[in-house]
Amino acid sequence: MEQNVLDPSKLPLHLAISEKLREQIFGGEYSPGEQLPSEHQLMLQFDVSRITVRRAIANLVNQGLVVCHRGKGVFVKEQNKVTRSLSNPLVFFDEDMTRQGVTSSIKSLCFEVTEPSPRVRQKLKLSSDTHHIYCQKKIILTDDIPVALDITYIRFDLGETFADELQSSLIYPTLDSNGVSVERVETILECTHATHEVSEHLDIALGAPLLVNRYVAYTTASQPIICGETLSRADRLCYSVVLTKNGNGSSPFAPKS
Amino acid sequence: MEQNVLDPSKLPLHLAISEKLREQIFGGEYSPGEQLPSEHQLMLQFDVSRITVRRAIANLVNQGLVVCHRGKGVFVKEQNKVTRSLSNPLVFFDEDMTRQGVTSSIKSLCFEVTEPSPRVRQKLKLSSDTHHIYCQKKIILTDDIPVALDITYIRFDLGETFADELQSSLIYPTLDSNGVSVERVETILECTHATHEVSEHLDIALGAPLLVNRYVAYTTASQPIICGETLSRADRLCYSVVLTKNGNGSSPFAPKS
DNA sequence: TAGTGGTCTAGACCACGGC
DNA sequence: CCGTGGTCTAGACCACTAC
Repeated sequence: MEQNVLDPSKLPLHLAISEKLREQIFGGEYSPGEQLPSEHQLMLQFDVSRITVRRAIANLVNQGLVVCHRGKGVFVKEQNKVTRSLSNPLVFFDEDMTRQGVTSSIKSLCFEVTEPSPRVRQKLKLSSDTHHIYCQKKIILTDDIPVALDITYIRFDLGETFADELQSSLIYPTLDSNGVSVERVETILECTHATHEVSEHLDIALGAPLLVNRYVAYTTASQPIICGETLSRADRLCYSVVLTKNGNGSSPFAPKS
Repeated sequence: MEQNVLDPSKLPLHLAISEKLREQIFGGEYSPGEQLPSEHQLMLQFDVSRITVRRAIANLVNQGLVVCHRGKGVFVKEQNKVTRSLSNPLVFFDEDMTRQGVTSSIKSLCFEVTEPSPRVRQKLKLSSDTHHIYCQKKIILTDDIPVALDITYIRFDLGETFADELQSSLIYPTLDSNGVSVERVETILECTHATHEVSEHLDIALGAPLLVNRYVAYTTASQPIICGETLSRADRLCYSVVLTKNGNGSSPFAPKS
């Protein structure tokens, strides 16, 4: 009977409640880091069942506005995204981060030789008799919070040559300081959802949005040397690019004939 | 008592069920467009309550794997993303799309003069006595499905000069064909969630992921002329970029001193 | 021990789609 | 009309956190 108090329109109760809470969050009534009323309090406040309250909270979680901590409560999420420049790729990831006031580190998950999948084979232009490739999986952390899961495939000869270094540091800097010059990077940015497995690696909810960066890096000779993808927590990272007229090899701003 | 059939580990029932269904989807047991068993059938199949089944389906929805249609059923989502090149900005959006075999169209929501917000004022380097700016909101559709919501702010003098043309066509082409040359675009790509309002515009679920492209375009004189943001359905669009060494004005691959 | 959120149940009513 | 998913209820038990 209190529905009209929330919203006179035909919105479902759970939506009316989550929209109301959303307004309060944006209105500053609940600040980042602050705790929302408990489910029990919200039940009384809005005169609805617990399930409906939980549904409303789920709406807020889906919108990335709050996080739940079992045994503690629901808290307004702090928004502190870090920007990674695509124009300055991983070579200077560290500098990118320190400039933004956060510490960054790497947690290596594996570094091993595997059989390339057809997709990797195609991207790296591997001949059909190439059966070995290096694969490195790692977690990237900023301020000790996991932000990204990276899987990189490295041509066997390069991986073999610099194996020791590659295991303990970032790939681009290692190659760069060893005279392997990356001249071109093709990148596709898209957005997916965290699977259960990824959600555990990155400490996020199942289905939470991920920014995916799929890349192939080429040397001067247009020879692909590494490819891979970085799955980043969408709530912690964004990408920046600066494009200039006629500045790129792909002739930006120019119509393809 | 049937939990062990699903997963012997300690996964919650709803997760075990959604993971099981997920495997079946990826395994091809349910193809894109195909209908999943109804809630009632799943209740019997897994011997759980309807709420638990619904929770499992919600997990799949959150992972972008299925869509629900009231009165019809749950269907495996078709994956058909369209790629938009950042190197070939909106000028050639049409060509980008037709090359990928989809039709594109625009639905204009509004084109009006407003007072610039502090943020817009700063981005466009407007003096404090500038009180008018053009604002255009539009929906971008491919194959008659809404994919993006765009809000663009245009400097008053340009909006005034080309008002008629701007209302009926894309901004970049209009300016370009009138001799206003965009020399540089600064772009930030991030991911957010659909609010209730946006979710209705783009026909997606509340909280569904959005790719956000925030841009500022400059003329030769480093004068910002337009800025804005495009909110794209993450399930329908991705961005591509090609970066070349020393190819960009922002000196990519070069350490900042 | 008390309070929090996480899981799960059985059952009701409604709204939409298709027959 | 029936079957579908959408909303909502009351109530139970569990696991975690803090005191």
